[in-house]
Amino acid sequence: MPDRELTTTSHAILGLLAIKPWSTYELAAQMRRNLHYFWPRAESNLYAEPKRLVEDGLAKARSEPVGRRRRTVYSITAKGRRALERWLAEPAAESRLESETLVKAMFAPYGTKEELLGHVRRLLDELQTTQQQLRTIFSEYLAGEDPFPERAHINVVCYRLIWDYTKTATSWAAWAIDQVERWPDVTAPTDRRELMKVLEEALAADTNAPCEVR
Amino acid sequence: MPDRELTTTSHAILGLLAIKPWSTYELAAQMRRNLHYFWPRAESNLYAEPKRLVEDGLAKARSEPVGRRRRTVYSITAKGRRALERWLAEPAAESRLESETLVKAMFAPYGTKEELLGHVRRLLDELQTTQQQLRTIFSEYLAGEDPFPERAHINVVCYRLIWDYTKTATSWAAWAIDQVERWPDVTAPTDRRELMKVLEEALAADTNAPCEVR
DNA sequence: GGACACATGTAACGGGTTACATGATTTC
DNA sequence: GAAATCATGTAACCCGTTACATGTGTCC
Repeated sequence: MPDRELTTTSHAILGLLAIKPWSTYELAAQMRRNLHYFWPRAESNLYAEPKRLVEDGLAKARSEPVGRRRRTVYSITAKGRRALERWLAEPAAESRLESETLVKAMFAPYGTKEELLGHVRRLLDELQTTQQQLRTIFSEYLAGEDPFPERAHINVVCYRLIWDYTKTATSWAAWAIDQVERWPDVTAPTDRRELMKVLEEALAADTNAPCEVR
Repeated sequence: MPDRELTTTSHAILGLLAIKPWSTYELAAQMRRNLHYFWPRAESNLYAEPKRLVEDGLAKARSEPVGRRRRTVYSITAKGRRALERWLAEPAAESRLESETLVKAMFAPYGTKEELLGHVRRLLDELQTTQQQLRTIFSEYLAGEDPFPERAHINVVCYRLIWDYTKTATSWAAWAIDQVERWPDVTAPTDRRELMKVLEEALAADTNAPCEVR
């Protein structure tokens, strides 16, 4: 048991195992369903991580035959539950947003206007796909078909941030496309006064009141 | 010149070098000012990356003495500019949100209600700090003191997404705290009907109209 | 019986992280 | 002249990535 420092991903999986035992594939599917929206990781990672948990005595693996292959079902140990509880008591790392689209936007003057529009349009697409997935999940909840109703309160709170973020980003993308389309080209500064109005409006609307959703 | 695959971070730095030459420290400061909001990286990284760019012939380094130490000033090469332009033409990777706070929230039933509230409150703090930083930067723009006025149109568009996101997340955090405070404890499902109303409202407000800012 | 999605991994590399170190400059 | 902060890095580890490989049910 090397007892190395566990990562957030380790604890995320530990948390899922605390709910019930899962096979790796089920774990992957479950992460796609919710964790992926705020803790995105490549699926191959999910095959490595539980092994480390077993090494540390935080989970145990049971190997079941499926045809000529085997599959591994993991479950949490008492030590694992304690580790999870300790981790929950520690402060969380800062949240972060990573957007290569914005990085490319930042340097758009070295490319073309069409490229910039393409990047933002693709982001808009992505976001609409996410919205569609969320709508599907929400409908399940509304139909009372969610698999863990005793966790609904938590899940709804978490999903709401993702939903709000996605909507905000969608609105931004639509607005940004509209703006960029009006520029003669990417290097030209548009009317400075217009630009400043955007910042002024942001600052002006800067009460802590929630953004009104109609 | 090993000509390895460049990362987003490489290109981000290449982009900054396309604007003007910088010392590593200036690069770090500049990244803190904008890129950091949508491409957060540890600063130590910024000392390694330009060296790789030089190895690949995409940048060149000039070493200047400062007292008994030296500092390195980097500038872009013609090859570097071409690499940047090629990269701008490629589609961007998907954007991602990483929030350990939400991961901890997800497994809050294995901890205490106070812990959960603590996590969300800390997130709220973080977000308010970010808002304050952005307000400072916006004021600079409004006072006409931004260092690259020819880039204002790009910067304003990028900043707006960060601002909107920060505001949305702030509202969410305030709302979440309010919700959680009303729960008797983290394991208890509150009134299911109340929860479903949250989802219904989300779906109901789901036109593609932009979120109104008062 | 071929295609296709579902299911279950392994291998290898490298970017990013944290931790550490130390010189210059300003403040008091 | 001590402390704090600004400036400039180095070292080492390892998580996460991409790419690859192969088995299993099922649909037509």
